[in-house]
Amino acid sequence: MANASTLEMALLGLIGQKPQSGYDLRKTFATTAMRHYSDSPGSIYPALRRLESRGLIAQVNANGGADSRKRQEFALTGAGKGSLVAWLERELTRDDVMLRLGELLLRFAFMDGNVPRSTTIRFLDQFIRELGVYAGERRAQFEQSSARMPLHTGLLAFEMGIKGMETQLAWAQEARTRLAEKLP
Amino acid sequence: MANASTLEMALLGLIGQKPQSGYDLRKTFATTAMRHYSDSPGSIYPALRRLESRGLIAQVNANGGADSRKRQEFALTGAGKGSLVAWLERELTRDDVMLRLGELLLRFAFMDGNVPRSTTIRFLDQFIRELGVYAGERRAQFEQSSARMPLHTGLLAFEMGIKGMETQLAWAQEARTRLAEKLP
DNA sequence: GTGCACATGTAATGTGTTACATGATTAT
DNA sequence: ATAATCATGTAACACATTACATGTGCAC
Repeated sequence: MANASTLEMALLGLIGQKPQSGYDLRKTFATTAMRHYSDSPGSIYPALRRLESRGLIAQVNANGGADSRKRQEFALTGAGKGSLVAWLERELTRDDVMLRLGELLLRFAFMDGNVPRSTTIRFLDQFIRELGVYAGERRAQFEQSSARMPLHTGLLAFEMGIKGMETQLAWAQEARTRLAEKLP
Repeated sequence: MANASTLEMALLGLIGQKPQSGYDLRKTFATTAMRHYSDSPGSIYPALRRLESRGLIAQVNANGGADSRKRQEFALTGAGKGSLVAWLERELTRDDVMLRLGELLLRFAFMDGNVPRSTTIRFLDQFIRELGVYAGERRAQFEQSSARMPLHTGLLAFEMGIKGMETQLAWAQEARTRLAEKLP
């Protein structure tokens, strides 16, 4: 596992937007669309310590002397910013599309402000291509299956998965158009 | 964690469809729409041992005597079937819809053959109600945000999440209609 | 008789979850 | 002063992943 976990990347991305404390991050996870990350201290504080020990984030508050239970704000270091950008710029693989759609969406969400617009467009192009192939294969497989056997909940669930991919595909195409319009 | 993991439930559901070996299950995870479960032996064999030790599955092959590296098939026990059905029948909560959509889809997929059609319909009704409320709230929040600030990738990703929910909502409504038609 | 698919397992590691614990600050 | 909220942390546990290890049976 040379790569950091997606929780760590979510933390890097958020801290990159503005320096924050562990408590701030927990609040974000508890109250926004990033709800599916746990807001429990047992996940976030250890993750912050790991990022700190790897030199990707550093404390920035003018924390007098006695630091016992005071607010500790973190900001990205140069290395942290580099690590974030490297993650955002990673080549997108078929496996990413098949297994890690959520992570791809997180990457996309953090692109503004961290990578040039052209990188975002290229990401969407790759995304559209890979997801198009995969969704097409699944759709064909579903048509075959549903012709051969009566409709049951297993098949319906399979269809739901495919419809989800098709929605994401349509969204990506529209997003690409919208972003390309204001490229300059 | 009173509940078994979702991997364990996936295994119970598959074994409930027909007795299978660990290797069969790995193949299923490696080649079907259930790809996002790891097909690594390090996850599946220990999970099978756990289910066996809890008495939810049992070996069924006429395994002569020397059992060294032979194929070992498992089937659901009575307790296993009971555990599977209890999971399928669990009341659906708001949190399930917000955080565990994948698990809900898995539950739905396994309903045929394990619970009566009326239970499946009730599940969809609850799903539609809870997801409708949640997706509506998110949509309103998105409209507010996108009116207040310029469109950026974070907002676009947020919108994608909402569109996914709306797709699932529409699918659930159609599935409910289709299943209710052939209730008798 | 060598290679490949079948088939099952263990050990090391990382990390997320839950539950518990505690100090600091602010409002009443 | 006392309750609520802010804020950080630890310990026990379960689990997934990766890499490694090993045996079986068949085809060529």
